[in-house]
Amino acid sequence: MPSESRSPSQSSLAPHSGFRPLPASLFAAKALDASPRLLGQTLVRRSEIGVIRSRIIETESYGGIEDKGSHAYGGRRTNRTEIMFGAGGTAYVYLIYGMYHCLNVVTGEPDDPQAVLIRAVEPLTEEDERRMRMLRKIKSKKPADLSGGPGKLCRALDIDKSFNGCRLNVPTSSLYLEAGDDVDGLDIVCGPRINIDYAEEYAAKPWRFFLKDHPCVSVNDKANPPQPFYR
DNA sequence: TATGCGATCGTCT
DNA sequence: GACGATCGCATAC
Repeated sequence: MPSESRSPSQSSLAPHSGFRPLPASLFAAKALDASPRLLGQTLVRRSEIGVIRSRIIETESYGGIEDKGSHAYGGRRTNRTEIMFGAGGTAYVYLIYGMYHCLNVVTGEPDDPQAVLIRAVEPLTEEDERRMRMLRKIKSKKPADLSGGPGKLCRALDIDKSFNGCRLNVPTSSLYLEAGDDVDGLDIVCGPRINIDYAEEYAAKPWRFFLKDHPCVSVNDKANPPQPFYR
């Protein structure tokens, strides 16, 4: 029986077979470049209740020490922000308002703090949705209530601070990224980032990116209708 | 459907 | 000691 003669470890590798990595250039790029490119890509969470795959719907760019909206503004290098100063490809996870976690993809070169906040995802399949619902513990069936929002998606995927520093570019991690279906550039819109009023002239920069008219988008900012974005 | 507000704690000053 | 890269509930219309 040829199939039985394979290494026992083969079975544990099965979930990774067919892994489609994102290009290294995406992780090495500036956050402003990586943000729209992350839309449509697949976020994979290998959780205790099973593998959950989701599609990235909305992102925000936080780039460089000059960005007054960034935790690393002015080169602030603390225990919390340290991971952003490393090479791209890792996760930056922090606690906000004392009760919610936010997931960022660190990008760029070492010593240049670049991060992309993941603001919304959608489950890829009904089974993925069932697992996310189990973790969220909500009654609402509105897609945006499940995982449309940085705190919501972290609950739906059981992501907490223990994922800070997690390598997102390798399929052996319990949280990683892989290539999804291509997104038409014409479906991408942009607008100002959410809840960073303190960022002065940086508050109005159109550095939030999302898929046009998608039901999982976290906030509909009526004062700032989405603008087209062309690659 | 829209708006207002309280929860809750790690992080930095 | 102050303040969030938020969310969910209550209230109003």
